[in-house]
Amino acid sequence: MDPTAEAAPAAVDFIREIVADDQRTGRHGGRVHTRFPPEPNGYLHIGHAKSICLNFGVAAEYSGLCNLRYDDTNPTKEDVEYVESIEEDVRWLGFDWGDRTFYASDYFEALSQYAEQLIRDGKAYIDSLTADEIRDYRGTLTEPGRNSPCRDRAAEESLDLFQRMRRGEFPDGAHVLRAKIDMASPNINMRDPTLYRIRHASHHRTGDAWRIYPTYDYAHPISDAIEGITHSLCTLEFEDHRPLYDWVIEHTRPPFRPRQIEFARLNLNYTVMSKRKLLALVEQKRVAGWDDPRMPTIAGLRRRGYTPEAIRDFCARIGVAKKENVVDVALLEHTVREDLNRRARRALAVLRPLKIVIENYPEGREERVEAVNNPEDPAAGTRQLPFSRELFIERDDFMEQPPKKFFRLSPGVEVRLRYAYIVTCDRVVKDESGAVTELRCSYDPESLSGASASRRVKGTIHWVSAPHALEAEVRLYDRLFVSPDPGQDGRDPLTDLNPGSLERLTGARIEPSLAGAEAGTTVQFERLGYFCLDPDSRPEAPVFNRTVTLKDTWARIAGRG
RNA sequence: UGGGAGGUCGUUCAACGGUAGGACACGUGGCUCUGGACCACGUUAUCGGGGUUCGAAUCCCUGCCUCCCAGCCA
Repeated sequence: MDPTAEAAPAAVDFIREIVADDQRTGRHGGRVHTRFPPEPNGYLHIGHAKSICLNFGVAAEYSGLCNLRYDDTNPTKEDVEYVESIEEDVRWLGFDWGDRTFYASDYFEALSQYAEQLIRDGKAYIDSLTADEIRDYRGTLTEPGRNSPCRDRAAEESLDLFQRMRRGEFPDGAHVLRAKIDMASPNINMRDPTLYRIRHASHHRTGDAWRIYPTYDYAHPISDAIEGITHSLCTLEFEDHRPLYDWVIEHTRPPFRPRQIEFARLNLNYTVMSKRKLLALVEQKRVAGWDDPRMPTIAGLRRRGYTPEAIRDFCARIGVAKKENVVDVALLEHTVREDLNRRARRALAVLRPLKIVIENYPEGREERVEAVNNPEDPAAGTRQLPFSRELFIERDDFMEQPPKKFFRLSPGVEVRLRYAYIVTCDRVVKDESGAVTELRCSYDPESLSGASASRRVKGTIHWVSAPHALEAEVRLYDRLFVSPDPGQDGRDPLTDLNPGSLERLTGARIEPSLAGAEAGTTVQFERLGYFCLDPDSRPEAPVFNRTVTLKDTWARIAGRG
């Protein structure tokens, strides 16, 4: 037996199993071709990323191709703004579709030809019932529907009506083209579904050329066939539509027969994923826009500081199956931390500054201490940090009456200033209200980092030199919703919004080496988390978004007590 | 009381008649000039009931639960 065949097989999902099997048996001559088919009616989100990674991933792994195809069959909901954002996002995620950018609207002419053929074949007819009447005739989940009085209209008459619909002779809703299937089918999608409707609306690509537009159920299978899509991957809610997908292919007889396979869409706890709900957040100004860093959109994640690598890794880890699922956002956060830990340079920054004065450090003196840029990557080198008599430390790093296990600064306790000296707090200065305004400290001149006599202390805290530090705005993000399942039980998800999802800190101080960094730059502020320079930054007024905190064992311990 | 799909650790994915495993989360310890990273160890699962089989998460029967479908949305 071939020893390589005995090696533990990499776990592949059921879709890759099907694709591999088709390829092995020579189906379609071994050719694999997928497509990512967004409707340009909103921004892409992390759920789309799952589909993108699946479709492009399968194509790449089986030496195939993946098309980008806009499912733009409904002019009233779509817009060019969205097609531009979609291309940017897919590309940013790291995928390339060459020159294979397609639109369902590219096929409008072919689609209407196939429709006329269907009419001539007696497989479709023009129905002149109103939308309400059609609904009425459709029956219910438990009762069969009834045939429309128009169902037996002569093919010539339907054809004539269809052509006049196309010419714009009728108002919206006057007629529709319906497939003639079975009004008694237990599958409601087969009860003479609508294939074409009249829409006197201008389309973002075809302008006013068309007054009739095909429905998804009709356009999608034929678009797949035209492009030679071998595996048409979509989400579970289309499972019921597969018989219709197959019916369209069978009766319209395009030169190729694609196969639809359904998988479960991604759900994430503490967030919403439907474009409708995301649109509501944007339109009601509950967030700053589609790219608000709290949004689960690709644009939002990008601005937040997520990397394509992290998102792709996330998509690989969640897997693909048919079971409804709710993935823990902690996994997403884990994948960015892992990626950024490897790549982000470190910096010292103080979010909520507390001034300390080192009384035994000579006034006016300053020196440079050496700091490591990335302990995970020696090649990143080192930098010099200015040190002086007056510093800022994090307010959270000082407690006048510390609980046990608080390994930070408190009166009489020694801590190390990262990369610099060991200091102790001698005196606490307060204002009239009793709030701590300043600490008077002393340092051990023999304790400089790297020096041979390296005494050990329990805690190390970060700092910046007061006269050298730059001021910055820092935006701290928390989950957008307080509920793990926003809007469950039919509530308005907006009632579950987290009022504390954004905290802006305006007086943060960052080490001077960060001056002039470009928007999009990611750094780790040591002991705090990963931060990304926001496009709102100006050279003299940098703005940092917190991508994600570091894992914080102390917060967990403190939270328990 | 129509049709379709699905039920495996807290979560997610695997195991394709042969020791229920990985990741995240959680817990304990080690290491550490980031309470980070890293390392080690650990807790926790086959929806219920019958059957077939030497052997069942897997096959059969039955019950239960969940999700989707009555747009001229996708």
